[in-house]
Amino acid sequence: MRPEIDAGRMAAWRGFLTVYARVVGRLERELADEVDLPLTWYEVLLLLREAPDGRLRMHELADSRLLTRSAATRLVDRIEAAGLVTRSASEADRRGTFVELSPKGLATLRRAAPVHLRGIATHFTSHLSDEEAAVLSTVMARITAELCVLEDQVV
Amino acid sequence: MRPEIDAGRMAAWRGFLTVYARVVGRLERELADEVDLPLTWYEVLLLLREAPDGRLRMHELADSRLLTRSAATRLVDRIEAAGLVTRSASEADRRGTFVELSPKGLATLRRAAPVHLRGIATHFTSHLSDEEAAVLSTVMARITAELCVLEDQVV
DNA sequence: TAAGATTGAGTCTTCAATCTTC
DNA sequence: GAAGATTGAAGACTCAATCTTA
Repeated sequence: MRPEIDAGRMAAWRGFLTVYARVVGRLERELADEVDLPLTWYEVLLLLREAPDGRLRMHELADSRLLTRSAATRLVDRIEAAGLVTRSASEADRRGTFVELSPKGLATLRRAAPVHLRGIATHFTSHLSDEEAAVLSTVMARITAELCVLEDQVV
Repeated sequence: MRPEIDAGRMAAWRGFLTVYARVVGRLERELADEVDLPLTWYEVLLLLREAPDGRLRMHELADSRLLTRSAATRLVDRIEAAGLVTRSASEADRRGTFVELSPKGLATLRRAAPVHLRGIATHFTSHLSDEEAAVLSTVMARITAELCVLEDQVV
């Protein structure tokens, strides 16, 4: 009944949590200070630029960011009010809404990307050897895959 | 000027973010469903049980959880209202407030711990080989240490 | 009836200002 | 004046209910 986790694995878990909190917190502050952009907004802009047609449905955005749909609605409300994205109705399915980068949104993303990438490099990736990076990718992919299997069973 | 991050390292970073979001989200739901306890509350109870005298000052709690002090105040408000912790004034420094586990809080922690540890084992540590766990601990410790050096310079 | 998206109410967080004690 | 803690106002998220279209 008592789940046993050895000290080495527990250290890995606690280190994982600490790094997430500290590194992401730092990246948020750098982006806010230097480009005045919340990290959540950056992630939305990036998803839109990487999308096949340069646009996404509201629920695709929600699923990608692991947000509820209402949270996605309100996040896009704010980003749209700032003029960085535009909504447009879907022709095919008139229940649907597309979100698209505006020119201003693209310009903002171009301004923010170097800052954020520099932060990721400085605070995370530059501390990894090639071998360590490979181990991390492998392990993270494995953990994600196992969780996906599990959730599909449940759902 | 353009920060270059090779594909392997970027995969490590993206995997890291994905795992955090999915695993922590899952652990939150399991704790809420099975013990009706928010993960934030669990972390506070655990910190208190691990504290030297079984109690912590408000600002120690805030610093440990990387929370602002006002967030800590309100979090403790809620946990205290539920009867899981108690506040008491400090004798030595009368500006200070101590937070301490109540018997009910300790009982709740004992009920929650197996559920949470089982979750960590199931969704994270069980997917690591001994070598992978060692690499993770090492890397996470190094990244945290570098960030601490950096922030001390700035502050 | 179900799916896509939004809205209202409630929760939790942060920022800035405040109050008390050092 | 500075540190410890709290409070008011506002931002951002979730749940449940609602509206529209399929």
